[in-house]
Amino acid sequence: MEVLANAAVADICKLVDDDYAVFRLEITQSQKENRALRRKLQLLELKVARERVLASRPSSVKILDRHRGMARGEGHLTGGHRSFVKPAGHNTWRDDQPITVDEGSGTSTQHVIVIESVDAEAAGPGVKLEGSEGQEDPGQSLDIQIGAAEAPPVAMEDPTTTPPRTQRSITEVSGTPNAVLKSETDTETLTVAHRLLHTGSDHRSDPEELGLGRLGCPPAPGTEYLPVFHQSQKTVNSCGNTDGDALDTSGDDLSCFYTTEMDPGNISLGLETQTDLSRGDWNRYSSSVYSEGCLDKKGEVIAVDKVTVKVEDDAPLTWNADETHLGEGHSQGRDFLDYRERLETNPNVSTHSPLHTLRDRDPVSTSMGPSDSHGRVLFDQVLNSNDRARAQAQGGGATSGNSKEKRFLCMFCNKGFSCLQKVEIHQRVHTGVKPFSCTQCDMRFAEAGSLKRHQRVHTGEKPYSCPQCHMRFTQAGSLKRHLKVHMGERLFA
DNA sequence: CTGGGGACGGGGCCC
DNA sequence: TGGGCCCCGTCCCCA
Repeated sequence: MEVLANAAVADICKLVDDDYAVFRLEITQSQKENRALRRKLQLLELKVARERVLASRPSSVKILDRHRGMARGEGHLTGGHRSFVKPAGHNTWRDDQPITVDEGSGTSTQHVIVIESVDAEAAGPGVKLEGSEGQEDPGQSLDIQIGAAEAPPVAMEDPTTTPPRTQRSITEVSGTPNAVLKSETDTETLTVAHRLLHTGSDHRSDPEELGLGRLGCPPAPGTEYLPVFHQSQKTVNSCGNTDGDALDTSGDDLSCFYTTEMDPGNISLGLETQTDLSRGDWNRYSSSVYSEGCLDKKGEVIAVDKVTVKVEDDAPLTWNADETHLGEGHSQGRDFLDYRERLETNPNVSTHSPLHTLRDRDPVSTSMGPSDSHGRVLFDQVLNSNDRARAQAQGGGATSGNSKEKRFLCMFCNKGFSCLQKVEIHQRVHTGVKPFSCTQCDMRFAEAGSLKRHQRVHTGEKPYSCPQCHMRFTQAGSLKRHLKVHMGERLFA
């Protein structure tokens, strides 16, 4: 018995030693690759710096704004890289190697790959996607940091205590054989063999013991926090939407089931749908999934289910590059760019109009009904909205008096909002969080209203009908646009 | 020219 | 009374 046990132990030790040797070898290779990548990055920086010196037009820099990629959903992984290295519009992260995430492994150790920003510009708009050590066993996590730390502190909870560098983390949950990181330049690929990292409780996986040197540094101090996500824990109600003007036209169950599934590929902020409140860090970075749309117009709660969503404090932002609903807003990059442009050119920019105080909402204008009989009303409403829009456009501007102080700032773009929820919703632009999913298709939306509007696609409801022709529309804006056809207005001269 | 989604501001309601 | 939440309207953009 003892002999057998000894033999078994010996076998196990041999296996472990063999694996360890393989680990060391592959890690050494990874280190070499990292060094090569770093050198290339430095070369590219020099090259870009020269080009930027030569380039006299500021617009060229703007086009290559680093935020472009981020807003497209890729930036949280690549936003810190110089987007200007690549031609604008080249989708670097999404189109290349995805980060595979095994969403089914809820308790597994999260191995972290931290790619450090290498220049100040790469610091990005305060994005700090912090990796974390494995919650169960810090020793199981492996952080790989690449690049020199030149980035200035990013705007976070306390910039003064933030380490002067930006880190983007790609969390790979176990169960995934490989995490492949495609570099921004499309010339290098950093491959991390996950099987090397997933060593269970074997403390040899400790970066220090693995001889990773500085590549195996643990996360820098102050890396525990996530981008804003300071929402309070909420519940979401999945409800049968009885909103008559939207959904009653179909016999199908078109309930607006606002699922809380935060697609891990979309944004695996450690978000997980759960009902177990017993986990210790439950509330620390809990995210909110709103019950928007779960009330009918009278505010009656129709909701039934309750689920909760949380953001684990140790979970870094991770995107599955293949996810379509992340960054599927093609204009996000541009929008973000526009935001940045506005903010940079006029930090006090505001779209508030002083005339807003004069344009008290017409009660009728909020009652657009599905009936054809409302066509004339709708027509008038649309025309009135034209006037209002004009008034707004004329009165809008940076000098408009804000009745509400915009004291809630987006941590990504510093855009100000009047209330917390506004900024939370806005930040979904940057985070890609789309809590509202359609039960009829795979579409996801960041706002409840968008989902509600979208569901008309499935219901076939077209509440807005043209009074001058047979055309019907699902959106008021479409009718408004269409009416210009009858009025002889041409979009294009 | 339409369909449809992203984003955002305003207003009503509730606490 | 003020703030938060929610809904709606609107503009803009892209396919």
